[in-house]
Amino acid sequence: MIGPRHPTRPDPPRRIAHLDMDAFFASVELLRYPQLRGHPVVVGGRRVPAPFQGADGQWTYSQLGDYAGRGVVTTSTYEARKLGVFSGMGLMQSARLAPHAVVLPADFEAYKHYSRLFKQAVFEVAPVMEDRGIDEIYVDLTDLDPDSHRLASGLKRAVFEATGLSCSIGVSPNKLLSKICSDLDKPDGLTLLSMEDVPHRIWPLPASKINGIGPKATEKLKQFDIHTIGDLARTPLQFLQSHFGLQMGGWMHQVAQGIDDRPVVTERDPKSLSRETTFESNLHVRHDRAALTQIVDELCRRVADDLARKQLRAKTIGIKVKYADFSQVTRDITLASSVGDALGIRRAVSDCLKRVAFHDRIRLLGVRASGLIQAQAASRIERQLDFWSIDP
DNA sequence: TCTGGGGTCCTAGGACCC
DNA sequence: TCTGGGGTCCTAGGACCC
Repeated sequence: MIGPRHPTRPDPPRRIAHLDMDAFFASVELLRYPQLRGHPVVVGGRRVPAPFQGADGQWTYSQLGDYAGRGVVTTSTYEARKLGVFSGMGLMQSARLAPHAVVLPADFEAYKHYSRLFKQAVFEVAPVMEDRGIDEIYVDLTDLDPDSHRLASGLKRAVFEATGLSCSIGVSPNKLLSKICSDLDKPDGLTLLSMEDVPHRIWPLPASKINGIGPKATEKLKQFDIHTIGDLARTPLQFLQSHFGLQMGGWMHQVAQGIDDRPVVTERDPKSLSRETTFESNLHVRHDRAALTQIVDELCRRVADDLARKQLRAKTIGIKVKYADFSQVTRDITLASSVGDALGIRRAVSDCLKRVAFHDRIRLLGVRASGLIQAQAASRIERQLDFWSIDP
């Protein structure tokens, strides 16, 4: 929406919803294994065996306490969270906290399926929708039913009917506040918030609740005795800008007042696409040469497949290397003409690899494609260059 | 045997062109 | 010959998010 809709009257406040699926991956698994409802369950780990049903009809599940290997918790049920197990936590660490929790392998195809279902259900009611990943969206409700509570309840019902899953919704005048308030009443929450509510409902919350203030910024703010969003709101702009930079400081000052003008973006071109893998155990560049070569080839193939599926080509190819000590480097190269096939990607990757110093064992390798263009546009450009005999 | 995999955006320096 | 500035592209790293 550009400009006021009426030449003499200002726009009414927007009504933006943030919808977040509750413990999404774990909840999808519970649809499949309803007998696990009420038990602590975590999803994650690459080599977790799937549950199996014996001849007597009894199910056997992997227990977290039996897990050995690398990997993190992708999602945990609310029962597992009560035991201190949260997403991002190492599986070995969570096994100590909740040895009897059930651990299930992640099944991304199933999650993508349910993701499509819930987005479709919302889209049919509220089509101005922004994708924010597999389990959350923003929706602009401004032009719909003026009763926000009725509208949001309807969205929750539509999502449940389409998927059997619950979600939490926050509705406010902007994305920033809606994101914060969808989290205030989880799970199965519905929270409405106006600008007048900001001082008593938002300011008492920790600054880290703001989307964009992560661990580093939170730590730095604490050093200045800034803990809550209210503390941030009371901090002078100049102070924030002198310590966090013009851009970041200015942004912090704005969002602490609950101000956010970002529109709901319904379409976006992908910027990059990548595949990476963490090895079961760290590999040595010389001793494990054969294995590494195979892994690099495979990553290039997967990136090429992804590009082909999306009908894209890439001008820039890059690699990521993570060492045993978790430090990492990236190298990339921009090519004279775009690539899409595994061999072309592989050649660029070799160029990049030559520029990396392998002083330590490595734990991860990644291949990335960026500078993405439509495959059709790419071939058109290359035909033109060819016509003018320009060497790309 | 802590610490996955897929992304976006920002910053900063250097090359290069006008 | 010296002194500039601005703009864009490329590369590397880092913070952050889901």
